Amino acid sequence: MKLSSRTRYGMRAILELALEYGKAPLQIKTISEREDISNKYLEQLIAMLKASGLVRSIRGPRGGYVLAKPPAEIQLKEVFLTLEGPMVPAECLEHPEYCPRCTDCATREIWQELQDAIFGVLESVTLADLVERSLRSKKATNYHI
Amino acid sequence: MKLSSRTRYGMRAILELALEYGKAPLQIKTISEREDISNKYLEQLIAMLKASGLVRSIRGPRGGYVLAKPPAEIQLKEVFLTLEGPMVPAECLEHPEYCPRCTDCATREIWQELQDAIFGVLESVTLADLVERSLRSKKATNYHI
DNA sequence: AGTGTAGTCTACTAAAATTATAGGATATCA
DNA sequence: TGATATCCTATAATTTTAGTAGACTACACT
Repeated sequence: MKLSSRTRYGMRAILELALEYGKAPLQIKTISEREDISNKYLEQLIAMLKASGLVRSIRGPRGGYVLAKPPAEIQLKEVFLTLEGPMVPAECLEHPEYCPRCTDCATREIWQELQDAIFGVLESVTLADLVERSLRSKKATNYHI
Repeated sequence: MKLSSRTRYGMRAILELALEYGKAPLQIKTISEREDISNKYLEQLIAMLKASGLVRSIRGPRGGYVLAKPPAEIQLKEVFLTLEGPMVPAECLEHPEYCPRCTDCATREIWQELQDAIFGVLESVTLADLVERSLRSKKATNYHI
């Protein structure tokens, strides 16, 4: 149970966009340098974010990417599902007829609870919250030095 | 974010063992038939459970596997970590010196919260709980027909 | 003692997913 | 029209997953 680079990189990238919200578009090149992520790989990840409507693009010189909505209106859950893909649902969820494997149903209940717990966290935090945390930790480290 | 077959199969297998706790050893062949899992693949999964001390083996005829502890003393977290491997920790957790990427710290906080939420669920449920649920759903479906 | 049962151990393989790289096409601003 | 930056598609390298295969070991039962 580990996070893919896709998700880790993508989350950091969209947070960069959130940090610049309301300002000029941010370019892939800039993000990839700041976050130390391969330019071309990042391009694909941002394309996913664009396809899901979280991000808008501006082409041509001085172009780049901006958040499609205010950071406060973007739950991490949306970002996560876009990058990580849907949570696997269970197969035999329906059919009240005799089920040959009771263990299936019992474990599936657990996987469902796991998913609920994960979504609970990801729904409770927005990009605006992340921005706030990010600025706070920046300030903290700067004072520290 | 999906569960591996390893984890799904393994959890069902150890639940079969929990259902038989206190009785005769259960053989791989039996489990693989009941759960419809490849005999040889299951062998490896159970080897993992044995290596982590959750399961004991009895060799020879009439042999098989039994839980090493009562079901009530086995948290799903132990089973999960054995099969799914450790949760990825973060890289830069320590070093109070200047951190070039604030976004890293902010996202890492989230991944930590995610892990805590998942562990919260998996620590709160034991194999004994799963057994109980499993028996209840069996009874329910039987009455239904 | 010998036979069959069931776990043990190791190697290997096929398929899929992940993590990228590469390069040309397209739009837009100055 | 030229520079900039996104868009699109193909493909390659690596790792992980999900299995298969087979020889070996321990043990019970007769």
